[in-house]
Amino acid sequence: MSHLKVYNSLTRKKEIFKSITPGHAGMYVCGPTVSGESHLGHARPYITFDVVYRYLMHLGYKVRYVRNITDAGHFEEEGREAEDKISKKAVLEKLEPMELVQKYTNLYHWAMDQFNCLPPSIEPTATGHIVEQINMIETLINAGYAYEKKGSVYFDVKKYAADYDYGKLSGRVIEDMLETTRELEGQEEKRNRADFALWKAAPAEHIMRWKSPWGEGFPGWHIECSAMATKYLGAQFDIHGGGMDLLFPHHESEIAQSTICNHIAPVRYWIHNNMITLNGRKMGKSYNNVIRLTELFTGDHPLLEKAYSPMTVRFFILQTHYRSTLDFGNDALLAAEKGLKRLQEAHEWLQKMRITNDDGQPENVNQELDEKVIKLLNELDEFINDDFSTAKVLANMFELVPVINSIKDKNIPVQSLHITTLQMLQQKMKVYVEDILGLKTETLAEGEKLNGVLQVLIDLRKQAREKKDWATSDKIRNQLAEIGILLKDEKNGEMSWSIE
RNA sequence: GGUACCAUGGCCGAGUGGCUAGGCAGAGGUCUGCAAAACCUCCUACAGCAGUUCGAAUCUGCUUGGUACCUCCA
Repeated sequence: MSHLKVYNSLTRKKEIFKSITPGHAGMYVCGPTVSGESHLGHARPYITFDVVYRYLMHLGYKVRYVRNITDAGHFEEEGREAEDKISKKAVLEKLEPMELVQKYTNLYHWAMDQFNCLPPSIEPTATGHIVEQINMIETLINAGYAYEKKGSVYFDVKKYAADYDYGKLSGRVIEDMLETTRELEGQEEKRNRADFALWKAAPAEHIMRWKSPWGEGFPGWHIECSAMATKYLGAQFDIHGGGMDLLFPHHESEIAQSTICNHIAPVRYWIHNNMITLNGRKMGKSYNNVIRLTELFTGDHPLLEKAYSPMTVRFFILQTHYRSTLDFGNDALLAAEKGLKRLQEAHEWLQKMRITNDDGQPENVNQELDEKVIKLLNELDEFINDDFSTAKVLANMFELVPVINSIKDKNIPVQSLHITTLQMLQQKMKVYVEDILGLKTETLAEGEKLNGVLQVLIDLRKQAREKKDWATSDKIRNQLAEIGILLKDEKNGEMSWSIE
């Protein structure tokens, strides 16, 4: 059994994963800012780390998976500033931050559910941890690494960099950063341009505000993750995940804050997923090229030729290594959709297959095929252990699909494989497809009733065919095809169906 | 400007020195009342130039093109 190796952004190397507490693993992943709808780009980290979570559990770790919800800060809904406190509008006309947060949190949870992402163990909110954040900021001030200015508090990067390595995660050189001539807001309060806010004084019109030792304000962006990760995972924990775009300044700053407060580097393994691009361009608000998940699932977007199901998107994402950029396109999604369908149909049949003792007559075994199947199955462990190479796992599965389908169609006698190999095939495919990759059958939900209805039509069609009444037979098949249900005649006279 | 990264067949993508991933599309075939599905076969690519090597998509250098981060960002 090979060991799990993960690429650590901190060391830029693949390292063998070893948890701090044997048998347990702590993982923190940066969650969404719930001031808007999630888009395709957001789907990637959640699906990536869902597989990480699932795989760690599969390995037997008791995992605490913490994923925050950022619901504090400068709040606005697209085109609608949340700064109406001094206006004369009625309460109900005003934008209520909590309402916004609730709306997008619900939508986000819905999307995660669609993707079959397991809920995290703890999903803390920034607003629920203001006290922890203030405490942490006070510790930073007392330690001499933060200073207050006009009701705001900033982290003193220059001082930190003198004692520690600021930039070790992102490969940044502190001297360069101190000299940057970029014009940014609020710079005049900072001692150095590289300093970042821990606490921001709230202007009068700002709705989100809390009392603090420095006056009314709201927490800076980076402090929430440090505070919540420390609270739920401890001073040092195993894995911290997020998008590559968070490497700097967000994660770099997290390291700095936590290192001062807890006297230890907070994270053992930093894991970052790459971006989803659209025509080679990062999908993001600032580029105005986002496809929202609701648009993706309904097909209601100028760039979409059709709707793509959540599982298609999940499969699409898993077909690429998480550290590569992934370019979105209709052709690519369409290819994913068809591939997934083929995989799932073979998988479903395999799981329904009854393996009996008669199947394993050693003299009939095709040794070469048997060995090939075993090799392909064993490689699944090897590949997933190699920094979660889901693309290779899927590639091997697609090599197994023809074997499965050939057994199904009796092109290959079931006796060609040892009974133990068949059992291994069935069991491993189940574990990988369902438990680790989290690919679920989408038709299963309304499946039962629909299945009943289809059975009636299949019976009718069988009868028609027995009478060589091709007109009726074709009518049933063609009309079902029009609404997107495909009937397939099997070799043994049976019929199966699938939804297009 | 600084710092990284990337460039693979029609499309999406694995891949890190020899053993031609995989998916989708395309071509041919098997099966079939027809169709679909399935199965079999074919399509052998690595931006350009130079170098290292017995041998490079894979290492080195240069060139070109692109991207990301440095500001909210998954």
